[in-house]
Amino acid sequence: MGDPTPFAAQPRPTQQDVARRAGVSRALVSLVMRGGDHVATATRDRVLKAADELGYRPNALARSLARRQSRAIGVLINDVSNPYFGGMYACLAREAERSGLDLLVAPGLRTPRSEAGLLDTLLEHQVAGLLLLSPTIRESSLAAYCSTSPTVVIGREVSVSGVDVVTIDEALGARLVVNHLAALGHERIAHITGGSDNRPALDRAAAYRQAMRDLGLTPDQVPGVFAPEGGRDGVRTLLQRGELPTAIFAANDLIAVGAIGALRSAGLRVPEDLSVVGYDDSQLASLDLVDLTSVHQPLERFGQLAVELLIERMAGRRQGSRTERIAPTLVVRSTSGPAPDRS
Amino acid sequence: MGDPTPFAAQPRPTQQDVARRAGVSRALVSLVMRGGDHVATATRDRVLKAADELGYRPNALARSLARRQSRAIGVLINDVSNPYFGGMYACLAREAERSGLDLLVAPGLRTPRSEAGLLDTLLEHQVAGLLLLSPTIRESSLAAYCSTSPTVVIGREVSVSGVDVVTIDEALGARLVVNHLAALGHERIAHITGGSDNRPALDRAAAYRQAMRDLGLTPDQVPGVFAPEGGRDGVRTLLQRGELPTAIFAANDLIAVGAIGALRSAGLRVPEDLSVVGYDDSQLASLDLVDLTSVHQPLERFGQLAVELLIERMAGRRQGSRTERIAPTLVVRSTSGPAPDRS
DNA sequence: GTACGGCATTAGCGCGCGCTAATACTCCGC
DNA sequence: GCGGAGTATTAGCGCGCGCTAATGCCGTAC
Repeated sequence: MGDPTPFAAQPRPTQQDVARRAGVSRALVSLVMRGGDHVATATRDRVLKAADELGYRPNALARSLARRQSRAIGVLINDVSNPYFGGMYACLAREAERSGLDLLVAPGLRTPRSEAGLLDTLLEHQVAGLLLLSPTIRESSLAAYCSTSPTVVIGREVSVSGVDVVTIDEALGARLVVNHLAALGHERIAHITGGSDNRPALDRAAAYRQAMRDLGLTPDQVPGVFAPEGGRDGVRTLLQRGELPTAIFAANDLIAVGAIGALRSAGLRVPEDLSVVGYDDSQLASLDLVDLTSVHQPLERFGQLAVELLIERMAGRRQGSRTERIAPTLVVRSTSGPAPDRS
Repeated sequence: MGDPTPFAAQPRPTQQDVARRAGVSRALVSLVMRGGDHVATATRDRVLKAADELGYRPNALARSLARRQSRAIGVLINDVSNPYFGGMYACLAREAERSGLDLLVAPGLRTPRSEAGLLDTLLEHQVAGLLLLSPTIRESSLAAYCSTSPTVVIGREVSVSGVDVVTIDEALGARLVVNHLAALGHERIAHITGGSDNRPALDRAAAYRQAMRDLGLTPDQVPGVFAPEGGRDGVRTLLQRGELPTAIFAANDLIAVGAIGALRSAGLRVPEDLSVVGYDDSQLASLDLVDLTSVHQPLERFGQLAVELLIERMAGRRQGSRTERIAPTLVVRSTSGPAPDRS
């Protein structure tokens, strides 16, 4: 953790250098760079030419310092190695680019400890706002950080004043799945969860239980984690229990795929013997080889809304908190079918 | 593209504020923050306490400006939505964290146009170094950027003086695949490429052809793209051609999975009728459901080496260029088997 | 009592840039 | 030839911080 090698700085040309070369004052160069008017065209061209010849590049640090504002927004990604966040991030990036914002990413590595440290880093870089993807940090700590900077939380329900939330409508998602399966005649629908240590998984499980009860069905929950192993182990648990459900609702696609693999190994056919439904509608689900029925989350919409809300808040156009729940849709593919007739 | 709303800056406490509260001069606060010695313990504690009470957070911008160096390094990701880069990035992040470096990510969106713009952004943020993941930018432009800043290119062979390269040993990778298949009795081994517009795909294809020729086999190349559709279309092409190969070497896992899907749809069994081998050994390949034979790239090693080289160069400890080719390994799973006997 | 050495603290410049208030330089009309 | 309106340009402060040279303070030795 000690100080790393003091890296020699490359001397880059400054406005002063450009000014000297163009034979004008530095402030004029600044004016030209900012695109200010009231500058003679000839002079402007001379300045731009000099800048180009010198390979001048404005110093974003100094600019932010002087303007006391930055066009960079910090993005905290809970788990970079999770493809889901990759897709999410891509959408954010697209939106940010359109709004002329720079993104500064703090790469989470599933170590909750470091999340606070990463936020510190981002804030030290004077980001104008924060975008948190499924943060696992405690609400109380969150509140402390968010008082400093406009914040939008994505994928997790929090109720911290001054923080906006964009998330999926979990209740609807679960209902879509359960109703779809029920309509196919399924009554014993098990849910393999994404763990008990993160909100999204807990929310999803709660939504599942509610949806089941609404249909007069008995919830049947098996603990898991957001990974193929979770699905595999979940199925093993179910198999050991003896009495199998006729359908499995997995907390995400990875779990679903893991579950299908385990079912096939056990000699069970999907969907003839058992239906499986995933969640996220990731790239994985749409592969011909997998062709998984899944809940689709409109990520583009996520990105749009999140950036929009953040900009609004950064502009100080709003005070309270807003929570946007985006409606997911169900994509029916080949892993869900009629309930087998084993009554 | 116009100027976005001028975001009101949050007034954050400065060293000056801390100094006032602690009843000392600002410079002393600076000294304490830097961890300098020759400060009375009592005074130091008073300063730290004041900083804590005020919620003071050092301004990384001002620090970088004053020290004329930054501990941030810029990472250019060619295509954020590609899971491969997500994994790669995770490894880089881990390494960077250990070295006390901040990562600033420019999210590429497959639009080659923007790559230069992204590099500009990074450089304007005064990054101390650049890490480029499979950049598609021209070598000449690359040279211009890299003269400004220490640079390490990952996943693409470039010969620009002053730029280090960390990449996979494509020749070895292709040989592993071809030899493996040949040892299983395959002679007609087709290669579905990753396109003709990017180096890695071209390199991989060239390595394939060489490996085939070395064994006295005839290369058989089908154009594709780095996506499941590439595999699907590649297989269709092969099917239309009439004479099928007995094995397919896909340029990456996504292609392989797409190919397998298409083969199954055509009523062909893998690996009984046709073997399929992928490349990358992504999470996808190791799924029970897929269980794809693939070429494993030790990403951790990539990350380590890249960061290591970059640090060396940033410290000015080296001048020339170095190219490190990392040896991949073959992970044999269930999609490759003995060649069918249809002579 | 004076000189001296070491420790603790401070004054102040500079990093690259934004921006305001002030100045110099036109071009008119009378 | 002179005032004035407008345009083009400049001097200079401040952003938050790192860092060096300078200063103040204290105890000790002679």
